[in-house]
Amino acid sequence: MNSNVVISKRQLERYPMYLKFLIFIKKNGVVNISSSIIAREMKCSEEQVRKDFQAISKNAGKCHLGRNVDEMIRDLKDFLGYNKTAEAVLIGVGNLGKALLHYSGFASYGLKILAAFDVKEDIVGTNINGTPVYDISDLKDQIALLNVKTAILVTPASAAQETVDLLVQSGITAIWNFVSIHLQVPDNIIIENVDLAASLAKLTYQHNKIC
Amino acid sequence: MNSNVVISKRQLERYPMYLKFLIFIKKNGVVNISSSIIAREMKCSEEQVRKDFQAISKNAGKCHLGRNVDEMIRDLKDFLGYNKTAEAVLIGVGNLGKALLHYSGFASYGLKILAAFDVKEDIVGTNINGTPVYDISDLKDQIALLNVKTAILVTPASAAQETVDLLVQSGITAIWNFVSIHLQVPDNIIIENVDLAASLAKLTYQHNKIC
DNA sequence: TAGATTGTTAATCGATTAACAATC
DNA sequence: TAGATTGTTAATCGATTAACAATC
Repeated sequence: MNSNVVISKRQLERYPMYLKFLIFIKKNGVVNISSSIIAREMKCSEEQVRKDFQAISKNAGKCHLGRNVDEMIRDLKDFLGYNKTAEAVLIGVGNLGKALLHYSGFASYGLKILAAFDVKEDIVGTNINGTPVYDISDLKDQIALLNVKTAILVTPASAAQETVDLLVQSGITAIWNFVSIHLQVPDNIIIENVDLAASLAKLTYQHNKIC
Repeated sequence: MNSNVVISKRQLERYPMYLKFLIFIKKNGVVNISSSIIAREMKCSEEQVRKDFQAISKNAGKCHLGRNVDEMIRDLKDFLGYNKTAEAVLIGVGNLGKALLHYSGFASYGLKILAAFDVKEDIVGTNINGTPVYDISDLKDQIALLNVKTAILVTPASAAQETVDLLVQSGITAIWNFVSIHLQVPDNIIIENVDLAASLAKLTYQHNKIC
């Protein structure tokens, strides 16, 4: 892995796609694979595939052979941090919050949700899929206690901004935001928005072009 | 709106962000706004803001004034199709599927889920937030009956590929995919992946850079 | 060997930003 | 008017693709 190479956001979006494809192809018994085949299957250029893997791979590809699928999977998982645990808290145990707490994929991404928070009395004190649910008033103390820096924001829109403010005060530095409103966040806080509206817009726009 | 302008995917991703920001700023009583202020708040360039709105706006901006917030919101909603209903079916009424059926945001995006499908006997025949749940064996007939072209895929990973095949056979031409595996789809089918792994990778990569 | 495949360097393409005239 | 803001045209930047030598 060449750690002084800069990885662009577009590249970052591609790595999980490569990983999915390689897991798929490995199931089919493929041991080595060339960039040209990956490119054809994933509808991109082979030069891009080669450059993307050069940036994160421990070994060079082999002429005539391509790369080893297992090594590629290992390098992708290492780069994406799936082999070390990232800890987070989750705020807002509504329908989506519950679904995320039950989502088994996070474990394979190395993401562990240590605690969840809500205001609803009937849910505080329960345990969802191994994660305890605390009252929002315990947020600051728990974040300090758990020494966690990442929060998953899944509150109702009406509570999102005040929750962000509270998270920032509590020492959270990275927010994975599932709430679909404009949020004001200090410059030193990383926020990544899961924007379903944007995803749907891309689907609809392309669909309307062909219909 | 200049309909022969090509809108790039990156632009499409920005429009919902503008909309959220404008809804936020409208709540604060702002009537007109300049591209420079939008750019500062949204951390992009003012030229980009102007070009993005030129591409979708019915009226030109006004010197000295900027643009009218209400008009921008209207034009964004028109462009994004929020004022006309897009119909879809949803496949897989697990935790995430249920959360999506309860998600109130879709209504504001003009998305209406007409029917849901699953294999689990205890859930087939029920009604979730107004949407009836049918057995997967009724999928083809219902899609024909409802004349729907878009499907939301939220099945377990193990059932995703066979479900895609079934959807394609049933005449679905657009798939909004929430399942995190590599799927094989004919070239004439539009598929848009909601890739939580990619989103999380972006958050983590940026966070690790500053920590 | 021949040919498939790599990695690197150069060229191209597309998107973003800069510059600036037009305008109210 | 002066100055703020627009829209357009040109320049820049970054990412992607093409070309090609190296290699097993």
